[in-house]
Amino acid sequence: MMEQSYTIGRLAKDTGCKVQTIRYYEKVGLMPTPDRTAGNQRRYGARHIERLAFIRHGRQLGFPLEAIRQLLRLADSGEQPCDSADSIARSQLQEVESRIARLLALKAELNRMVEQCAGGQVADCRVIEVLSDHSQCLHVNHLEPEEAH
Amino acid sequence: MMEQSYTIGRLAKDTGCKVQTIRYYEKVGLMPTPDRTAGNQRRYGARHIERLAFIRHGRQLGFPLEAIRQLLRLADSGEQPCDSADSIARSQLQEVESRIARLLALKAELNRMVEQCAGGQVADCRVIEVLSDHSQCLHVNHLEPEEAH
DNA sequence: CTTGAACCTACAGTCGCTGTAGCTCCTATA
DNA sequence: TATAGGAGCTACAGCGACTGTAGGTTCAAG
Repeated sequence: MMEQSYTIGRLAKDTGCKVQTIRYYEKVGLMPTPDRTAGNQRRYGARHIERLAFIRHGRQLGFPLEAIRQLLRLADSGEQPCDSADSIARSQLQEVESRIARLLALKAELNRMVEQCAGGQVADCRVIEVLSDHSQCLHVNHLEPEEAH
Repeated sequence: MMEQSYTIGRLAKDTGCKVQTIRYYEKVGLMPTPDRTAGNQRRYGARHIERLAFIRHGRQLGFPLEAIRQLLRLADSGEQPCDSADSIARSQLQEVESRIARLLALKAELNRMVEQCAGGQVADCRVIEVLSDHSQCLHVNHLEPEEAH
């Protein structure tokens, strides 16, 4: 009913989010469906900006979309206690802490590998050797099967 | 030509890798195609075990499959200097270090959020509030758009 | 010889986007 | 008012690294 004045491109620019990503969030039900112009283009208002900022901020904090969905539900129905939000955040914190622990072990291992590599022939390459023979490394549990990158 | 005596299931058990994953590695050209029985089942030998162990170890160290592919090429053609292997490992180390840095910033932010949440109504919930308003957090750059989990 | 666990292929789904193709719309300028 | 072109639209494929499923076949123990 108020001015729904932002195009999707404007919204994208304002929140540092790609246009396709906004449409994706709408498709998976994180963003409410906006008004459309006569020509079928989306027009957004202030609440959409807030909503998208919330989502992006949650993503930057590493929350999976499902957690963000729950947090949005909690934020919308402002009556329940915030214990739920707290426990979502706590479990995200735990996740982050365990990721850090694993990455630190990893870093130590990679350091060892790289420092021992004398730059000679592959026959003597520590990097290849360590990878070939797990017993040569300190058997920290590295990463659990996690996607790289 | 020697005893190709391991079934895919055995190989999986020995290396802590799922059967489908081994078939996947074969499909994407990381594992060499094994011999087959008359009934078309895969049979593996010692070199396959070594190869798979190399791949898994690389994955545990967080190397993407593409890096592992390069490392395997280097290991196979044992003549070239190991500078390449070294630089692959170094860039993986850098990647890991930057991930750690980002996660530490993240952890601080989540800690702040969680500690301030008094367990009251959503109206006062710090978790939701901080997510809603980026200016309330310390503007560390969090994570760059990274997939969660 | 029978049973059933393990194998086979092929393909869909996961997560969170990102990119592309092939259109239509909106708006600024001439 | 006509036109150009940037921005929007939908639908779908692709990424990485698997994982799961359906529907069938093979192997080895009893």
